[in-house]
Amino acid sequence: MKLSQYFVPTLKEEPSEAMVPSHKLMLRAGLIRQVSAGVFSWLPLGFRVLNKVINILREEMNAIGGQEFLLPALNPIEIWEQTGRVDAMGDVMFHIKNREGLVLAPTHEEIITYHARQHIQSYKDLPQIWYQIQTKFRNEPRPKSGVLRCRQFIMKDSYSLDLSWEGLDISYNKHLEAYKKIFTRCKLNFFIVGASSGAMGGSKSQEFMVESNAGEDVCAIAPSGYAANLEVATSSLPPVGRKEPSLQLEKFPTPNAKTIDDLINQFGFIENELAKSVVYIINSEPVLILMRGNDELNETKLQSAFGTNKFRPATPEELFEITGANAGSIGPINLKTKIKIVADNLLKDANGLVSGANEDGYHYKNIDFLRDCHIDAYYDLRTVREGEPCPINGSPIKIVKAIELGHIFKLGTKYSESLGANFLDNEGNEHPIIMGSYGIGVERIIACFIEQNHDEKGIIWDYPLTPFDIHLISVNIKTELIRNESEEIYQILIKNGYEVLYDDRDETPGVKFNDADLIGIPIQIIIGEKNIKNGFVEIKFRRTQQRELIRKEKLIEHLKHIIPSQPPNFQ
RNA sequence: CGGGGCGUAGCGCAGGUGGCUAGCGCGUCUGUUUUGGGAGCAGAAGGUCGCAGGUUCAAGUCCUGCCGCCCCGACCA
Repeated sequence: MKLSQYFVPTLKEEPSEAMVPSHKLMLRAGLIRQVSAGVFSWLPLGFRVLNKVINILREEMNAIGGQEFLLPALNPIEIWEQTGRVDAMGDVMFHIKNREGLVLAPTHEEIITYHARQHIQSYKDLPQIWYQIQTKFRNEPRPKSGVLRCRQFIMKDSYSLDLSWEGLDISYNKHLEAYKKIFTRCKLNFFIVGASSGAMGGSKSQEFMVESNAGEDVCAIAPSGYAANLEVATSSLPPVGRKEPSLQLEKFPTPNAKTIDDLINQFGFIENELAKSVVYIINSEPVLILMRGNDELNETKLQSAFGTNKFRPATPEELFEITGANAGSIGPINLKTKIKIVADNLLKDANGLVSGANEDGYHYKNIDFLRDCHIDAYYDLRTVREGEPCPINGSPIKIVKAIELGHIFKLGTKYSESLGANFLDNEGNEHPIIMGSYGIGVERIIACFIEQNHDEKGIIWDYPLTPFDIHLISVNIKTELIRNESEEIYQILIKNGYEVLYDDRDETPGVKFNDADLIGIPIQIIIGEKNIKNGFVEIKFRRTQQRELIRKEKLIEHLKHIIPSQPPNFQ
């Protein structure tokens, strides 16, 4: 491809709206342009990269027996009502305004299950792995960070249909391995974490993560190999436990203590002796939740403990009405109204605790959960913190920000049951199909790669994602010798099967070198007058900025050693 | 949805206490000289100042409403 005729609008200056490196560079290198918040066009150079990623996805999905579909983005709303996901998705789903009964699909479990219901009737039809690479629509409240969070984006989504839970395990593991191969082939540094299934339903789920400050997810990782999304992460911190003897319950004035830190500073308590109380309205019922000291309540854990996402913190007015005190003086004893009380596992059967007296300006000390109040249930509700011992071998946990690249779920029968997708077993009994669902954010692969591979000059591509194999640069196209030699080398490279971006523009060397470094193709071949007169061309490696001179006639042979050949396509 | 910032040429920005013909840098076009790290000179084109309404002799500038974009938070398979 000759750059003089190729639409690659590079930017010398940083676009003001972009904050994260990948977003800035994708705009500057002419890969994408924004059309609206969370909506992007892919320009020719970027689309080449996108297609390289898509090829890898296709090859690896085909390799595990996946069959490629293309499902519609426009969906009848009825099918979403049948699975109860119109409510579950809420505002995230786009609804068509001028045609009744249509929505834009944010994911495709419903459509897949619809087709399975139509045509999967016997155990002989199973298992199946169905996938597609297609555009999803989600009405994100706040798109951000370029293509990392968009209202319209491309997803590789696949769905497994099995006749048994063992079959689901096999399909799930096939995807696990395929995803590892995909991200490894894309040369990403990634890790896998245990994750929450959230509104998807289902049992097990894992996420593929790339550590990045641009990420919106937070993960706990440890040297032992422990890795979990903070939403579900646990540690092996010892519980508070009991002290003997259990001292007498005592109310004491705390007029200037509103927070846990106030109590520590003014009265010399240690953090672990304190029991913090928060009140949530869960399924319209108030619940008092006790946490150790300054531990943070994890709402995802709360969701799984209570099996609902219909909860919210109580308002200050509700708080006073329910407990008889304002925030800062609330506790499990002497509550004005009788409500359910739950506590974090670390406080199980503990004593010697300090908590609010449900009377402004007073606390109790020496609280014994077995003696002084009734705890209805204990759950793991706390958010793990940096440095805590990991559950595998106690090695210290590190908290990192990460970008979610992919997510794999064991769905089970939620969708097959609600849509009636059943099959007959070999004894003629009907069962719901057992499903899994597996997604990869296609654009995120590209953004993550750039997050991990750039410097102050621009992107540093690597094979196989690079938009071209070689960036050929003629230093002065107006010189006849250079023009002729460059054209000849361009043709030779193409004949040898290389994808070449040839900068044949009449620009100064500085412009060409800077654009080449910004675009970031791994190998630049530079044709300059002095070198070519002596029969040499110059090879420059983008990543290291190393240069070497090669005799022109040995160029192709040399390139065979430094450019990896592409693996044969799977069929 | 709450808080903050911004909207002026293709891009990055100034002007903002109302007052000459709305500017600067980059880019673009023409000519010319240049050619190994974002060239020099000379000339030129390019604007409903986000939209609508209002105040005024006069609005890019003041007022009201709306729209859009970015950031923080909330939210989020």
